[in-house]
Amino acid sequence: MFRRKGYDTTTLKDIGALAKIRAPAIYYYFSSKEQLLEEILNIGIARIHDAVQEAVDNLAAGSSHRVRVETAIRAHLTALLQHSDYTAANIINYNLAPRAIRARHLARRESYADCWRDLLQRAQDAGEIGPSVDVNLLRLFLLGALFWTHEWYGKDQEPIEVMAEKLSAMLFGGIGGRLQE
Amino acid sequence: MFRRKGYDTTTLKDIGALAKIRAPAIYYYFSSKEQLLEEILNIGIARIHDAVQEAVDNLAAGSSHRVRVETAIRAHLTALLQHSDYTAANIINYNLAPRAIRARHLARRESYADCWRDLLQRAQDAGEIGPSVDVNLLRLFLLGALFWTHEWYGKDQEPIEVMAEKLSAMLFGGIGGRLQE
DNA sequence: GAAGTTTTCTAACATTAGTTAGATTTCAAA
DNA sequence: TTTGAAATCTAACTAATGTTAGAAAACTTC
Repeated sequence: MFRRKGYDTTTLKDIGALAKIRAPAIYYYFSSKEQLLEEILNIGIARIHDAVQEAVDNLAAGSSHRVRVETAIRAHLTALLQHSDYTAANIINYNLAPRAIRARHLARRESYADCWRDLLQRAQDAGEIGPSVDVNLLRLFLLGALFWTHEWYGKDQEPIEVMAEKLSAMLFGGIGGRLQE
Repeated sequence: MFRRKGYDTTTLKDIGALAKIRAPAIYYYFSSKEQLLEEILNIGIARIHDAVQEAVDNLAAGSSHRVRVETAIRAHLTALLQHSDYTAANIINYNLAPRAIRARHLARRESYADCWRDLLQRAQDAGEIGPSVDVNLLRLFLLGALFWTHEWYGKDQEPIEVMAEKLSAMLFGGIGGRLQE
């Protein structure tokens, strides 16, 4: 519900209705509506972080860095678009969350960012990403492109594997055509 | 205020305080709080659309398509990050806006998307973007990367011109290093 | 300065939400 | 069956919000 209607518009009565209890019964499990939000934000990051981490860890030891990056992209998109309402809820509600919650949550976002920092830095150190590339900026733009998919991806779109492969190809190979240089 | 605190959290009293009037006086100018939101969403898109359109139109007639794309990127980032609280407010509040407002607003978003569709398609037709590139997907990912900057861009970051140039270079040239193929 | 319009104000309403208190039910164990 | 804990309920409170009605002030124009 936080994903569809947002935190403020969703009432405890609504949530209770979905859980087949009355609003006050929620307080048996959560101490406040804000705590509910915080836990959902946390689950949202955890889902996507775990999915990406696991997918990369499960690769064969000798896999190229390009394959590792493409795998991470695919895992991120799959977790966000197919498996986790929590992650989408996180994206939509984070900016409007109370300052205190946002502050506490930031560490978890940073930890996920580290995951990508590591991935891209190793790829550059190994020479699979050019030395002139600003990997920090690359990471910010890439993650932006990935997170933003929740704004436009619909059930009628291409399969996620195809999208991941195309994005990876555009990035590593470049989009420039014959007239490029 | 819609940008910082979001639509629901911002009260008409708050807005009035900023405008040095009491809440009911707002109704002399707007018929409801929702209309206020709708107008702000519209301004947000208009600002960024106009900025990009104008920047591209002002280029010399013979400019390469790569330059045109880079110019559009720079204009988008400048409008979003430096000139328009409205655009940032749009991004943050769009998903939580009432369905009716979102529906009406969609046409304007599509119109901005057309602007980019055109830009990229011409570049591909001219051969400056490779024939194998899915320009539709490219546009979606690229605009995602651009819009998402509002999540992380801070005053202490690199100048926008540099960011635009680096992104354009990564896209057209690719990030692949020596070991790539 | 009077008349009329524009703008803002005060007062109040209706509704609603998150939350608390305390009673009641449900359920498992002895 | 009894007992005690776990889970949910009803009732009520408090506070706040968008909105309306109508009076007052501010400003413009003749």
